[in-house]
Amino acid sequence: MRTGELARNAGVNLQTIRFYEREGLLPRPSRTASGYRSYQQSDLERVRFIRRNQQLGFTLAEIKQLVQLHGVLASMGPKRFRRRPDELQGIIEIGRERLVAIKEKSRMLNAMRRQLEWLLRQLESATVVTCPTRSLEKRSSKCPQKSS
Amino acid sequence: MRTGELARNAGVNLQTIRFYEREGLLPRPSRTASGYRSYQQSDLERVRFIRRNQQLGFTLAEIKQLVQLHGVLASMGPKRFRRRPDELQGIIEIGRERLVAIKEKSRMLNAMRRQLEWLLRQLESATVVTCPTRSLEKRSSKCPQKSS
DNA sequence: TCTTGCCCTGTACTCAGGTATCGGGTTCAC
DNA sequence: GTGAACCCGATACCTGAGTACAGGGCAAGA
Repeated sequence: MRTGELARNAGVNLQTIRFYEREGLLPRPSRTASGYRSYQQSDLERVRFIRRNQQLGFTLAEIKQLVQLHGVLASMGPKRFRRRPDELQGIIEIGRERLVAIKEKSRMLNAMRRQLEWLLRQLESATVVTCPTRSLEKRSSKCPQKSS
Repeated sequence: MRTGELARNAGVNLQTIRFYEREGLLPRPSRTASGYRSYQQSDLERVRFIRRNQQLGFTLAEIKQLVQLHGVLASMGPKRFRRRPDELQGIIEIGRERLVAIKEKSRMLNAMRRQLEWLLRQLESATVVTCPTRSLEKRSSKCPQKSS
């Protein structure tokens, strides 16, 4: 897959792909003889991963760490590449902190959802109450239009 | 409460408060005789609301709509301020869309949490496997330090 | 072979969301 | 009645995250 195709598949701008590469969020891909970037399926997944994380309010710097976290496991692979245990501990620590952040976001999101649901119920019932036609069935949230 | 105090309580920069006012995210507050802004508790809550939403990846434009959504209900208050039902319908529509967005974020967040938890389990067990000391109890995720 | 549509690097620009600074007025504890 | 700590509006600046453009190279069908 070349840059344009990757960008299209991931729903981002072509420049964004190159930007992510410069920023170290995407690995430098292999190149064709003429210098064109050549991407794998895993790169597409990574771009999508990045975007999902952004939508949840993580910065690119945080996402980069997360991506590295995933990379560590891959690099240990079946060969059990040996790392200094304290280095690994640091990496694990980052992961744990990120997990805490995720749980916190989850909590906030749930609170917001409940609040918004309550608000919508209020507004929907208000629509019924203030509806210009006198009397409507109780559970109808739809108000007949005045004209047209 | 004056600007500086509000900013401190909300954990944001003083300029940010003024910026939010300019952007219509905070209402223009009442002023003291000498022109100082005077804020209520509800303003503090609103600033916190804004920040929480930002941390979840909503833009200020989106948050502004949400804030207006809340404002509508308050403006109808106990007096049942009459609004054109189609206007209200539009507002409700925005709320519903936001709710869908929240649910989607929730879904993504849960998926990410599961993935990260799995990853951490892998790394923790890897720590044990590659630990320099030969034999450790199976479920220990703590690796004795080399020195110091 | 030429034209159309890709791709390359490098540099410059944009936009959201703040932050800082300037020159001045206010408050209040001492 | 003065100095420290605060506030005002206006304006300029900064950072993160892209996005566009210029000037040129490759690929492939007509």
